[in-house]
Amino acid sequence: MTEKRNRATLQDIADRVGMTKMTVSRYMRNPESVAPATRDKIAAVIEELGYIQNRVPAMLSKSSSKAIGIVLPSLSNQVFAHLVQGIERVTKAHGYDILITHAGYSEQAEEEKIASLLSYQVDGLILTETNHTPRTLQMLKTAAIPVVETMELPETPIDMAVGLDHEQAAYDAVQTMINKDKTQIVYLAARLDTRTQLRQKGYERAMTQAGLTPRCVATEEHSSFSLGETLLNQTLAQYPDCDGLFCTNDDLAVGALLACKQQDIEVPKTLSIVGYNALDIGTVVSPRLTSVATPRELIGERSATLLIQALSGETITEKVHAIPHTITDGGSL
Amino acid sequence: MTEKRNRATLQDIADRVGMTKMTVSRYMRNPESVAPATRDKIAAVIEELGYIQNRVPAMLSKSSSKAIGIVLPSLSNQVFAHLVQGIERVTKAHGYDILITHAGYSEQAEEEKIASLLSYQVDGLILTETNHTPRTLQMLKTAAIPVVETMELPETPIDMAVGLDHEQAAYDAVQTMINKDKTQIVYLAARLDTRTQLRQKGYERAMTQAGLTPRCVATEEHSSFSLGETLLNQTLAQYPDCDGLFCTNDDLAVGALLACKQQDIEVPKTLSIVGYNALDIGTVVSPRLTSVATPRELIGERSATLLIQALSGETITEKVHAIPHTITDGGSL
DNA sequence: TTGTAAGCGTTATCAA
DNA sequence: TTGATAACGCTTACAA
Repeated sequence: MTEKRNRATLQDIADRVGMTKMTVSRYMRNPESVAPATRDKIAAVIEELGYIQNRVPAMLSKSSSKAIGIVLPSLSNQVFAHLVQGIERVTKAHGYDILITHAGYSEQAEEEKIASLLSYQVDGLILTETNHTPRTLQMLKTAAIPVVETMELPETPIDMAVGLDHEQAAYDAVQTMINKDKTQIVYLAARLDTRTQLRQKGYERAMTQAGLTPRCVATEEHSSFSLGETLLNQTLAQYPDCDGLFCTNDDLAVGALLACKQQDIEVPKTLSIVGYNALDIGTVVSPRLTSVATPRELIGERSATLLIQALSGETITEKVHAIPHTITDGGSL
Repeated sequence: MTEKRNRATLQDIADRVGMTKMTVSRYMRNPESVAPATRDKIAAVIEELGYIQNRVPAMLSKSSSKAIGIVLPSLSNQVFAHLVQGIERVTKAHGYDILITHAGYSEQAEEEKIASLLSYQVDGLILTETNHTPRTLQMLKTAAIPVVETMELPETPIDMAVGLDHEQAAYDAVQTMINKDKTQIVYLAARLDTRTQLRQKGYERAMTQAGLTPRCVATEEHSSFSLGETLLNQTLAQYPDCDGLFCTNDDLAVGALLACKQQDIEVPKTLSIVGYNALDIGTVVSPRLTSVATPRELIGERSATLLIQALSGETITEKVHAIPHTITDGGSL
């Protein structure tokens, strides 16, 4: 038993009104353009049949869908939820829909998801990773639609980019720790994606520059609060003289901080902890978490604005936008 | 300067190979169906042109997109990330794509997002709310595609449903608290969506049944860890004799629990705290949070399985599936 | 104010 | 094994 799709078409409406579908089409886009009497009749039938707009024909004839595709690494990360909020505020105002997919930090998965979005004829793409497979690059070139790489600042952007200098942000954060006389700072890392690696570079640069030895405790597992606890314990075993933790995100930082409290390790006196992203959770732990604040909604807004400018045919002169970061004033440092 | 879309078509490939697009179309779907020599030539040209599949024509002629739409309330909630993981495991295995949108707990926004998904001809829908606008119901009826309402168990399902009995789960949780001799239990609620209200009902039933007085501290704000702290303080001011908190989710519960520690309120001795969803964060606080465990991935898998069965034309006899909950064994109770 | 015709890119169907 | 034709539902351009 196959589904039979009896979704009403403009023709169905036209038949009942006794007009052609062209008139109905006009009504749909601009009710003023048909005679008042016709208008009422059409409106009634639309209501009766529960007509749902069908964008597919327009996609076919104009190769455009009035939709923007977004590829996120993860759905469970507040960081990207904020990004999407920023994007949507702008796209909605310009009549664009968004289609969200997630690729779980895998270049291969990203390739598949992008192919899928392109096959739906999205008009533009916002990507959250800067490393792509050759085929992805090839597809994007062929598709010839505007693309914004976001969150990071890629060395060789595909098209446009809006993001943070994570390497510099990490450098600044670690520098601040060193200024507070911390010398045995360890970097906690998880899920070794690009941004984690950039932060590691910044960490290493700050340490080396200060004549200190960089030391990392890393795992390929996904970040989580409980992983923060695990990594803390690993650090204490491996580097008992550790006096500071720079964590690649707040999940690890909070996990570590809470574990310290349970083990009666004084924060920040014995051990300083600095996180990354400045999520809400950091404001309810004690002491409050010091963290790198990343303006994600702003990044989203800027990305969407750029994309829409490109879609409107504007010439974009500044293709790469760096967004500044700050460090929050918590008590964990 | 308008974009010119020069995306290659089957015709372009056919021209270079010296065949018709029909042959190329056959190759795309099943390379075995064309002669080996042709096969190689086509493959080479596809590579050269960077051909990207275009599903739009198929959507037009078959009114089907091989895609399933998912409407989430929020992107920042781990609960829904897990749900999507479950869904995707099943859909992927059956060659369906997923398109994700979010509607922020608003019926009006849900209506718009569903209209949008339907205009892309999704073959099925998974919804995470059970209250819908009349126009939403009308659209879904007209679209005549399978729909699964998930997370909750709606009283009058649109089509199919997979979810938890939140009222009963809350009842059970509060019952457990009462069994531990807690009598002044307060319910903490935020963002008064349907599930929050169902849990409140369960809470009230358990309290009333035990001859106790239900007392709620609620706000319409979004849940967050910091809101948990705020609501705790409000509760202590309003009900100083309070000896237990049943929280509508783990964010509030953890926020309250951490605030208790700062204020030297002993948990669970002075104040018991029970959360909802059993997220990872509850396992790193001390004491570990007691919470209602909700098998979200399983709900996702079941939902997707049902949907795909319906799409395959199978007759679904059991349209509503209740998924059991458990209560975790934390130390906060 | 309304109608006619053609076309978007693919696939189902029938034909060679 | 390959090709020709029509069809999907809408909009643009032109006509009445």
